Amino acid sequence: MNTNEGWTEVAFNGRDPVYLQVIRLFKERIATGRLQPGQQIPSRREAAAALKINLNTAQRAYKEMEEQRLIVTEGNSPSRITQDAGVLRAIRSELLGSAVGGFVAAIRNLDVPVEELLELVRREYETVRRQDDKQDKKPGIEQGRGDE
Amino acid sequence: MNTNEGWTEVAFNGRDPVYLQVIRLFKERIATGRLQPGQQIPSRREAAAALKINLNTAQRAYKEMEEQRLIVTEGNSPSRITQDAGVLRAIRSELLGSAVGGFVAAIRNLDVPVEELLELVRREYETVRRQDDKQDKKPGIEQGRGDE
DNA sequence: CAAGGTGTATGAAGGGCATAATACACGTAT
DNA sequence: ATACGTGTATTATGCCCTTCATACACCTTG
Repeated sequence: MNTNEGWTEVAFNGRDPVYLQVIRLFKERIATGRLQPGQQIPSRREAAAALKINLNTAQRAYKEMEEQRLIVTEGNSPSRITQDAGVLRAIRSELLGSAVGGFVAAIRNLDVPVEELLELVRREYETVRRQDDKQDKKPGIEQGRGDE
Repeated sequence: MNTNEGWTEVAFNGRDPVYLQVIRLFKERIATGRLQPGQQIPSRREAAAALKINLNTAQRAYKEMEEQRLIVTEGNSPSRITQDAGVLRAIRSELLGSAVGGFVAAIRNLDVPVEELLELVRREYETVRRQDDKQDKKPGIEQGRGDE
């Protein structure tokens, strides 16, 4: 019954398309080992319910994940995480690379001394990771979009 | 005639709303001193033409910049950069803070060792800034190329 | 005065995204 | 066989963003 591993308390930002955020969510789970190669993932309907999104949106995310070879589906049984080593290895570096690239692109025109920049990142990173540690304790059931 | 300081060859990403990217463009120009407090900025129509966007989109960006007190407009004369010290001071830290915050949020779930992370940022940052230097060499401004 | 440049406003059109509501074919467990 | 859960489509509605095309009031310049 409980294909739900930890899908509650997922927050979407109001700017990026939801289906892309779902894909990134899966990539993160895969990259960190929370989802293992060959492991079954929630059905489209389960995921839609758990993430509180529409079935069509979940389907769109899954469909694109299949095109990216992230997941595989045979027949009408639940989809599974790929076992393709190349794809798996690429995930983490892709997430990391696009994040770093986007960040640098965002501040490249600001003339920030590199050391100051790194210090800001370090401080924020450690702050956030401390918060994550606290969060891990409670079984929150909260969710919603971060619209402002 | 040449209210155009360097508005050509501005590239927009296909994800964020254009009017928001325009606002960020102005904020960067202000933060780095390329736009000075009190300085006149291009008219809506000029900006739209230079940035190759619609007048309405430019107007929307300008309108929101006025609500954010970034620019001021009196009567029907060209808008000018604010001289409000508080607003001016906030710009850089806002750009920097949101960039850092977004970046860390993007990689917070990846379990990346902080030193590795910082090294990636440093390398990418220096790479990109080297590219900027090359670009800065040519003072002549020819028409940029339309992307598509 | 007439012309041209301002800021400003409006309506129509289209694309992308998300949602809702069904619908169908396929398996499996009861 | 019935029921249920899969994956997969389809149609419609609505919102946001962008573009195109006008339009008006104001001021300055010729």
